[in-house]
This record gives sequence, C-alpha cells and structure tokens, in this order.
Amino acid sequence: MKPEASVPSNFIRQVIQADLESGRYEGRVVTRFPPEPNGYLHIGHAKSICLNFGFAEEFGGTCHLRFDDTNPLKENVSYVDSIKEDVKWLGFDWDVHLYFASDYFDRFYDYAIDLIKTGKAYVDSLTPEEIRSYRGTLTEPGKESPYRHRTVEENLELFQKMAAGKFDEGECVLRAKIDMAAPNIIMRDPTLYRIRKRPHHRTGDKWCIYPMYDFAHCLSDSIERITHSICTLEFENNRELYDWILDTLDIYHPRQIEFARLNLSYTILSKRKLIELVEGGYVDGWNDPRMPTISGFRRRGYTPEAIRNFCERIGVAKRDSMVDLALLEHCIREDLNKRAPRFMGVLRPLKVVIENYPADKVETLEAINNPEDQSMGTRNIPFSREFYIEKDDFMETPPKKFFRLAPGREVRLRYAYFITCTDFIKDEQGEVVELRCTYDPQTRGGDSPDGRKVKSTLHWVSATHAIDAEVRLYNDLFTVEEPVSAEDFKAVLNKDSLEILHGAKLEPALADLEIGKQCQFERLGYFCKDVKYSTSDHSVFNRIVTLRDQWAKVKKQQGANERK
RNA sequence: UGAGGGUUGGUCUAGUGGCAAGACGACGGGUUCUGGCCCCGUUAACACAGGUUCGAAUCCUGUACCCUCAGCCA
Repeated sequence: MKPEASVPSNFIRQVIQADLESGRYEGRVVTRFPPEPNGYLHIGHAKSICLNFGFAEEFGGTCHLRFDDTNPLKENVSYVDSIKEDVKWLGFDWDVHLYFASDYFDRFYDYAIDLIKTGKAYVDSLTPEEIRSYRGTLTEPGKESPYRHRTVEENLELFQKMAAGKFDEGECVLRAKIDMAAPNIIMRDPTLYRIRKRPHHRTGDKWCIYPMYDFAHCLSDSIERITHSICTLEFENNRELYDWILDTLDIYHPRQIEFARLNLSYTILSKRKLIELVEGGYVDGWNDPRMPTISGFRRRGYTPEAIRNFCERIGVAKRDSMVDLALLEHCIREDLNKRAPRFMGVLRPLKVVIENYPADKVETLEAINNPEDQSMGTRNIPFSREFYIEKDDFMETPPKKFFRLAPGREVRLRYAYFITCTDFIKDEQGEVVELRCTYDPQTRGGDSPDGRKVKSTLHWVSATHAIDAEVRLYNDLFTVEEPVSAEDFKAVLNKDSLEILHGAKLEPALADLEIGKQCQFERLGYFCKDVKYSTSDHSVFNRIVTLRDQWAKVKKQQGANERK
C-alpha cells in the first residue's frame, strides 16, 4: 500500500529510504514488533505496531511478531495470547513470522561462550550491591571488579556451572568486559546473563540462566536479519551496547532507530501502572472500557480503523510530546459517523403524553438508518400517545439559547410530529415527572405544510414499545491532563469515570443489534452493545464517545458567566 | 557536575539555504428533521543570543530549558 499523498514524511521513513537507495540491506526491509509478554498492549504499543507493520508493508518487506520473553519472573502465556489477539484485531498479519526470543536461548548461550573465549565477557562473583557500588555514578567512573581478570578457562567453567545450576540466584552473573570508566554507564561492563531458578513458560526447566534485554534483543534482531530495529527513546543510550555486541561478535548488524513514545492526555500509558489499576481493582480488568489498552478500546467500541488512523495522524518524531485525547475521539467519531447505524434511545426518560392523540393508536414511521450512507436503508419506528424524551430536553424556565422544549414551545419529534408543551407535572420534590403536549397532525413525518420552523428536533421512544437497557457512560479515567506527573496517580483517578444508567429506554429495533456492534444514539453519541455484560434479554450499552455538543459548550459558558 | 537525545501556533506533525504548511482544538458564520455530519472564515509558532549568507526554522558558535541512563527489568 502506498502512503497517502497527505501523509507527511517522517525521519524513520527517510532513514529507510536512504538505506534502500544506498543498498545497505540489499533492498530488504524487515522490521519487528517485540513485546514482552508481561502485560496487555495499550495504545502506545499500537503506535509501535502501526509503525513497524506499516513500514514493512509500505516498502514490500516483512514484519515479525517476536516475544521478548527473557524474564520468567514476569511473563506468562496468557499475555502472549492477548498480545496476538490484539495485533490481529488491529489488522496486522505476521504471517509465518512469529518468533520467541526463548527459541534462541541455545544460540545466545553459544554467543556468550564466543564472547568469553575472546576475552570479552567474564563471570563476576560480586554481590548485586557490590556491582552497583562498583559501577560509579553519572559523573564518576566505576572501578573494576576483582573478578574481571579471571582466565578464559575459568570463565568458561564458571559460566557452564551457572547454566548447570551449580550456583544460587545472585551468586554470580556473566558480564561483558568493556570499560568501567565509560562515560555511558550502560557500557560499564553490563550484565549479560543472570541466574533465575524459575521455570520459563516455553522452555520449562531447561534453563536457570536467562539473558538480559541488551544481550537478547540485538542478537534476536541479528538472527532474524532485521534491517530496521525501531524502538522507543529510552533505549537510545543502549544503542552503543547493541552495536558493541554485534560488532564484537562480528555478526549481521541491523540499525536501531529510536522514536518518542506516545503520551496521551488524561490517560496513563505505563504497563506497571496499568497493572496496578487492574490488580488494585480500580477498574474492571484489562479490558475495562476506560482502560487505554487495545482490549479496553475494543470493548469500549473503538474500531481498529480509528486507532490506526489515529496512529497515522499523530506522526512520529523524537521529541517528547503529549497528544490531545480529543484527536483520538475525533478519529473514532469520524469513522463511526460513516458506518454506524442511527437509532433513538433515551438515557434519562421523561414521560410525555399527547393529549389530542388517540389512546389506542399506533403509527409506524420511517427513519433513515444513516444519512451519510443511503445504502444502509430505512427502518420503521412505532409512535403512540405516550413516549419518553430526554430529561435534558425540557426546561421549565429555559435560558437564552436553549432551543428545546419548554412550556408553550413547539419542537419536532424526529421523523414524527411537531408537538407543543401545554403543561407539566411535578412530584413532591418539585421535579418535573411528566409533560402534557398537543401535536399537529399536519406535521406527520416531521415537516409542516405551512412551512413554519421549529428550533430543535428531539429524539424519543414510544413508551409501550420501548425496550429497557442499562447504559454505561464513560468519562476520562483521570482528572488531570498528565496523571504520571501527579505524586500518586491513583489519587487523581476520576470518581465519575463510570456512570451506570439503569432505566434507559430504547427503540425496539435495538433489540436485534448484535453484541459488540456499534451504533449511534441520535443526538447523544456512539454506543456499542457490551460484550461482557449483555445477554439475550438484558442489553448493556457502552458509550464509546459523545457526539460533538454545541449546547454543552454554551451551557458551560453560561455557567461560567454566572459564577463571575 | 558525565554521556546520549530534544526544543516550529493551545496540541501533534511537515518543512532539510528561497512565500513557515497540514491536522486536532478554540472562536465566528453558513447549512441542516441529529445543537451531529458537511462547508466557509478567524485565531495562533520557528527557545534565546551571536555568526556565515543576497537570503537561515534549516548551516556554524554559544546560552537556556526539557527528556533518558547509576536493575542481576524491558
């Protein structure tokens, strides 16, 4: 697929193009998405997935899905499964290129032996604390371990014993012999292997030594003949080591390119913190619709197209940035506007009785399924004397710019009639509980023959025909734009991030909407039938995103003025 | 105070020596049987200071500020 003319270039594409022109990798483009299976994928990973699979596709190359499973303490198969599902759902296909770093453990071991034999690695018996203090600081050089000058034979023997389980965890490690005074701390004899007497989810009990990221990653890239190893900025310092290992071993050498990870306003994109939300019970699992995980967005009702489009629009660069959540919302609205069928649903019902409409009469009215797409056709909606409208659509004493229903005012019921409010009934608490109206029979279908205008159109649902539903309204999970910079991110969780409405009234056609499918509730927003809690006789809808709302802005503005 | 990166409207991203562009947002208007969509318009940026040049966001020098690194995590 060729990039759209409107898609701006970026520095990674330029590097790839330059390599293609110079013939550096014989015209090949091979990328990889290398998740560690220790958590669920989030929208930040989606950016990386789109980049890696996107470039491969753009240049006729391939992209590998490779699990970076080098730490048995944190990883497990359930994460492997969820990651595969999420990548697939996003619309990408790794074809036969599914790999695991753990499949290379034998080769890693051989490379480690090579390093030892050439005097470039040694077994260190310092304690973890000693290693830390020997490392020096950012401004002071470190000092060499007393074990640094063990002979090749001794190192070989010790390393083999490590692998054979002769040492306890923490007793020794394999280190690269580079330079304890290196200005880049990463290069001060980095650890290559550590002892972990834990079974691995794929290799079982075969190994009790496991390679560190820096050792495993560059070797995996090299083994798979990756051309462009695209990763995030925090690995910039590690590139020197990536290059050192491959150069020292004198093996195939991909190019590492770093980009800035995604930050999204009002959300958190840190696996560790997301795990905390899940395990602390702050959310309803990894796929809670408020979570910025791929599975959370999926359950919420986002489409893969919207997320991919978002990833394209945010671009890619090296500077730290904070993308406005409004852009993501724009992307899903844009996609669903074209595709989602429209329905009428009343979230907070207010009963209306048409006094001059026969009590036993029921009419069938025709409604358009999607004004953006005539091919989606029409459907029938029942209309009768009693129906529900949105509580928000009536005000006893309307402020300026409120165009909806009020005493004495005429509005249109979508696809139905013009009605005029003649009276309203309040309960003991003074809350309006019922409206009495009259209708104009001449306006059937929503147009008046005399050409008179109304200032607004309301959605409605016939009382006797309505189906009941539970509707879940989601708001930002956090109250501040940058939750990570809060002293405790859990303290800035939005208490109103989920609002559950039990008495919603929906038009009957919604009973047939497939679970998991998106639709628009006219004038309110996009919703989808929740896959977790919906059953055949109990509908639960998730609000994906509201429609843009001019009135909400005006109301907010008016509120602000009053407070002044 | 070491090393590696970075700095273009409110936000994100182009621009690679020759008119600072696009998207989102905000604001205003048009249209409308969704206060939606769509359309039109407005707003608003090259961190700073020098230098090179006919000409600098772009090249050079310096300064400021921001990010990353002292895991046997990735």
